[in-house]
Amino acid sequence: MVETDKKRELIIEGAIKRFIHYGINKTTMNEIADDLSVSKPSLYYYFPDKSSLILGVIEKIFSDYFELMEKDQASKNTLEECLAAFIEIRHKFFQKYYMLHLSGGSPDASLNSDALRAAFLAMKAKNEDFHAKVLQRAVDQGEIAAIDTPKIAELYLESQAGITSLCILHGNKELFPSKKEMKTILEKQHSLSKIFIKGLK
Amino acid sequence: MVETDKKRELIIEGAIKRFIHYGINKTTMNEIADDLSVSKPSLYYYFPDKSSLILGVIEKIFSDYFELMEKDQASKNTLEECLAAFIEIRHKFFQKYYMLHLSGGSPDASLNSDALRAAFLAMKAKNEDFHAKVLQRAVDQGEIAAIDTPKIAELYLESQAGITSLCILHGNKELFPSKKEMKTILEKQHSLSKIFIKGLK
DNA sequence: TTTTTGACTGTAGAAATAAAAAAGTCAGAA
DNA sequence: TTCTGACTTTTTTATTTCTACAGTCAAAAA
Repeated sequence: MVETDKKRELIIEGAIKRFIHYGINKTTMNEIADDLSVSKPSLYYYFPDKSSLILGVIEKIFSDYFELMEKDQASKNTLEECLAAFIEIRHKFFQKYYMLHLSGGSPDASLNSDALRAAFLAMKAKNEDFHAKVLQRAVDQGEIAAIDTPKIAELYLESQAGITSLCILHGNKELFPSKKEMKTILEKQHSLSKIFIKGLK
Repeated sequence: MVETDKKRELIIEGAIKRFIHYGINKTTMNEIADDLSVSKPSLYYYFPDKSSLILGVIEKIFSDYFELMEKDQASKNTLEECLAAFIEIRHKFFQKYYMLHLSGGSPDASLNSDALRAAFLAMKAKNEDFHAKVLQRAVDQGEIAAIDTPKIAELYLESQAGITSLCILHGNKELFPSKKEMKTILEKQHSLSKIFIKGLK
């Protein structure tokens, strides 16, 4: 059974490689299988369908994301430092996994099954919880005023995601945002974050 | 010539009525003509093409918008009051002209000509200038700290538009957002605006 | 028994084509 | 100068065809 998990991990990693370059919908199960030098039915032995594989991919990516967030959080003292670091992490993941359209705050069309949408929303909720906890700590330490942390965390993340969403919508209709646009998004997110935090004091 | 302008106004108003209900692309020049009990070539006598008519519509709507903004601004004392009033005005226009997809911060696909996109961007710039002036006044009166007002105005408006953008993207895929979604957007925009202003002090 | 495969099927989406509708024009009337 | 019926051209939409992909299965390999 531990061998099975290993194989599953290998398949997920192979899938991610394809997904990153060509997106979920433009990647076929055959291509993933060929990359790993196995047959398609082998894939279906480990994952009942493509959605399950995508689910595995999403879980892996967000698991990495939250791991990094937890780690980074420990090394930061002020709320501002902490949230600035988080912006950088999100930016890194946004760039790396852009083709999967996991950002944007809402489930993408490429996540076509209910299970996938549910998983995505669960990750979003977990992210909000995480940020709420960070905010709560800042409240407890008297860094910011007492607030409804879950609500403010949601608002904060939405304001951040909104910046991204608008820049992508607005920008060139290429399938990938330009380096300059990416930089602009990052700068705006940092600016907005600073003002936001100051507004909580 | 003043008669001509009168006719143009009438046509624009007729077009707006259709656009509000069915959107720009689902409204034909024939329908607009029939509503006004004139022939299609009459329309083309006053507007060389559909884009010109749409341009007239956009100019009319934004002219109304800025007029209302100017008027409301005069009656408000604090920056917070002022921006709160602006949110209400934008919300009103957003609801009324939702089918035209004029919000969202970036030119919609229904604005298909370069001239239209340019006009839209000009209106966006004017809106930013307007907000920058309001911010500058608050700076001059010592209400908020000294800032790069054009830049902060852009960031402020983008944070506000981002909320809308995300809610629409996220929400039910109906062609019109629900009453509840509209309310949520409004509340979030007010919350974010308050925090934002406080962060500028 | 667990894992893997070649060869297969039904379906969903792309590409091509046909049909409909709408934008835009023009000669001429009011 | 303003307006119109009748027309042409372009764009959009609906329909069909075709292809490529997701998913299956009986059987072989480990």
